[in-house]
Amino acid sequence: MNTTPGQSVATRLTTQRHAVLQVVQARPVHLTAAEVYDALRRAEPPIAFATVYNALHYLVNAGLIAEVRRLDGVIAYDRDTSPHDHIICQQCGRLDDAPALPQAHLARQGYAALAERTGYQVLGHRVEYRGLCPDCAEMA
Amino acid sequence: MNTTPGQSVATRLTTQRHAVLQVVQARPVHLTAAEVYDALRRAEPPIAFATVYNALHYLVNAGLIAEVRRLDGVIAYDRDTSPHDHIICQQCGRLDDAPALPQAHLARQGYAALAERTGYQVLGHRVEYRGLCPDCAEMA
DNA sequence: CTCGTTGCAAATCGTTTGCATCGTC
DNA sequence: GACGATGCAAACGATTTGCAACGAG
Repeated sequence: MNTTPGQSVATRLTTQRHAVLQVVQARPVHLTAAEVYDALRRAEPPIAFATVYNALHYLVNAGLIAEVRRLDGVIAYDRDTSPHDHIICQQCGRLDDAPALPQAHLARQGYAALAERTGYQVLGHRVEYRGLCPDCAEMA
Repeated sequence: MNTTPGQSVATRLTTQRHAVLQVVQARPVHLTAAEVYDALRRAEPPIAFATVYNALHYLVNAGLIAEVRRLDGVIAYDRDTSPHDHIICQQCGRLDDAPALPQAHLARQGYAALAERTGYQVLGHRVEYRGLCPDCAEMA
């Protein structure tokens, strides 16, 4: 993450941003900005709320983490930046990564047809599975 | 939408709810709660903000309209309640229905495998295409 | 010295909630 | 009369923004 010469804007992977990155990467779960802040407020030095948001935006932009929106609308952050699907519990909102299925890959074959019918330039797609997580399925 | 006998809670398709439903159904675009409110505030009688939310929740619950979350996190309402995909412009946030593609249907074939690997009870899935709408693609 | 980053607080905006009033059964 | 629906305003919560102080190149 060095400064790119000849580029007008220089952004850096600062101490705080690195700390945020580490928190997101350290856990298999998808953390929200508030959770990242909670994890770092007691750190030394403590991090500011706005800096967490700043850092998260920076990291997303740098391609080091990815955003996922939970069912309740809150943004969570994913350490896995490779294209993959998610599965969400309709009951409790739990969000997990979904292992890549060969079938989902086929949606890509429809890009051309979709572009022709909608006029959009199709660049990607996401698959989001809905269901009941193990805990909620057991209660039902 | 008659009152179901023997049911503890009775909910009704009132005048206001019907008005909200008509607004959502009248337009091909996906309206937000604020846009529905704007369309009905000048109506006779004018509708209250909270009533719009109340009505939208009721209609979603009744299966008469569907929710879609835009990229900016705002909830929009879709008159098409049949399972279908969406395509979103990464530039301007425009959200359109995506005509059903035969390929996307195949994701359903992965439910069993996904359930086995995640422990989830898989009930459904959504495909969301990303790209550039005609207007934004032209500018790029 | 320059410019991006940090930290703090206040503002923003979509959505939810409390409560009194109203209408329908 | 009971209970859900409405209307109004205040509350809420996640995210954004303004601005002064700071720090690296």
